[in-house]
Amino acid sequence: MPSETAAVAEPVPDVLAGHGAVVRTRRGQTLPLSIDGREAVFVVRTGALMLHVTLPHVTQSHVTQPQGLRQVVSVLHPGDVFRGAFAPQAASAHLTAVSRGEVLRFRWSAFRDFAASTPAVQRYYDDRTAEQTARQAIHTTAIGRFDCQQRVATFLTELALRTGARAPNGGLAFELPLSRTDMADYLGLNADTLSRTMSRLRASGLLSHPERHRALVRDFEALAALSPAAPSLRALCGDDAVCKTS
Amino acid sequence: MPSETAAVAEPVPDVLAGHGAVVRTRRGQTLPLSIDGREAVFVVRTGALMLHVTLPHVTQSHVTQPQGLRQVVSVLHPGDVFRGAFAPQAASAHLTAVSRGEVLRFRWSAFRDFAASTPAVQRYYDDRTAEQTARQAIHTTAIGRFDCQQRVATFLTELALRTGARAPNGGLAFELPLSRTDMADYLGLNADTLSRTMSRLRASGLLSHPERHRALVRDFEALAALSPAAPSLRALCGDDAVCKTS
DNA sequence: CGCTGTCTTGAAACTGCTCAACGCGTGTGG
DNA sequence: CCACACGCGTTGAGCAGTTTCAAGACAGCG
Repeated sequence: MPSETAAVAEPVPDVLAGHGAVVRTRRGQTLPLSIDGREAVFVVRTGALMLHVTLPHVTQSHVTQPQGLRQVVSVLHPGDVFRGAFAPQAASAHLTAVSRGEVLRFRWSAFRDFAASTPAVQRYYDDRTAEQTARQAIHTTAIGRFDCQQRVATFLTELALRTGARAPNGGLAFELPLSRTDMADYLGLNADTLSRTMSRLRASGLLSHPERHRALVRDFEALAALSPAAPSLRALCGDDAVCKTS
Repeated sequence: MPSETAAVAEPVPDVLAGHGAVVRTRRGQTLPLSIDGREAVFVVRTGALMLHVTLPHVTQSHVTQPQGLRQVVSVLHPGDVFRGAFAPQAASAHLTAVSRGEVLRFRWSAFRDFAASTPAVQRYYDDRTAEQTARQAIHTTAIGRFDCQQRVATFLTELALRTGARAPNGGLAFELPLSRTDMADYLGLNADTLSRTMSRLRASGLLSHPERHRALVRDFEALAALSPAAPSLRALCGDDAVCKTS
């Protein structure tokens, strides 16, 4: 934590690529959490995945809500690691691709043995899962304590930091892989409320949509200023090239 | 995930006890996340810890809210593992004991080497962190999608499953280690709202407080029925002796 | 060209939040 | 021994932000 020099997300080690099965994903594709009944592990190379769960409604025998409580628990970006056992049982957990990309897949038992014999792999797995846990802590805080605008700003900040690229005009451009519904389920918001908030951000000039599923942020600092979690997110990203504005 | 036979939480391996420093905790004590500047790892033996973060308020230069947005990210029970790197930076993260107990403490580098040479330790760490991640997923869903009563019911269900003991009258008794404020911060609720909800549960006869910091649940099934996450929580606990009501 | 699913927007209802007061147990000093 | 302050939990009344519900705009696609 304190003087960790490896805070910057290392790329997926080459050693891994040789051992795992390469899965090409397309939008909406579901990745089974086990292979032949054996637990699987995934390492994202490109694109993004999301883990979402759906719990049944039990409002004291009211038959009000139609299709359960859905929550997108986490969004996995390149470099992220996911083990099947991370998904809770009895919760309709699904790992779904939200964009085209490539994912490495292993059997957990094989991956574990591989890691045991290859310190670099073990270290990669440990550091990556730890970082993702820290990220999840921030996300938990966002869902539990932030208001609508702060949540959206936090999510956009995270996307910008992780997948953003400097645009010619000095802004920051990145993909918005999640649909409004998925984004809302990720942020613990209503899709309608989310849409309104996005519209407000767009109206205020902070955000624009050059095309569907893409976003352009003019002034990243102004966006980050809306999110109480921005400093923490920057720390996690190693505050690399993208955001060295100061 | 599918046919995992190791779902039941194994106790802390004896091998660990010999290698770590034993820290006796008292209520409110903060455990530094690093030792001499080196990252630490903790394994809870008895008692409970909580990880909480506090983010500054940034409501567009309003000086309205006094003391930041506080969130209790997770509560650690006996057997749980915590690595310093799990805490996000720049978020005033603290690991605090919420009850008297015993915690094993290691330097992460030493623990890692130890695990590398002792498969049982590696396996314990991997399985425990994976289970905690799955738990966190449920908690995220609770915060993001459940209403007030469902959140409280979910928390009580989890406590009952993890630390509950059969009471003579057939009920389930357990400790409530968190203060109202901490509990509210854990559930993403207002302390006032939480108090009201608890009062309602007490009034409905589901819950009673034999003494401060303790709770007694008459009908566990009725409580579980209030939480959409109950089946998932039971699966995580291995649905052991405590809850074999069926 | 019309269909369908996604996104947007409005107005009303509601849940949970804010704020302030009160009760209670505990520690402390007169 | 009592008065007082303090922390913590409880409760009420009013308010604000979100959700709900319903309608409309838009784009993708057969």
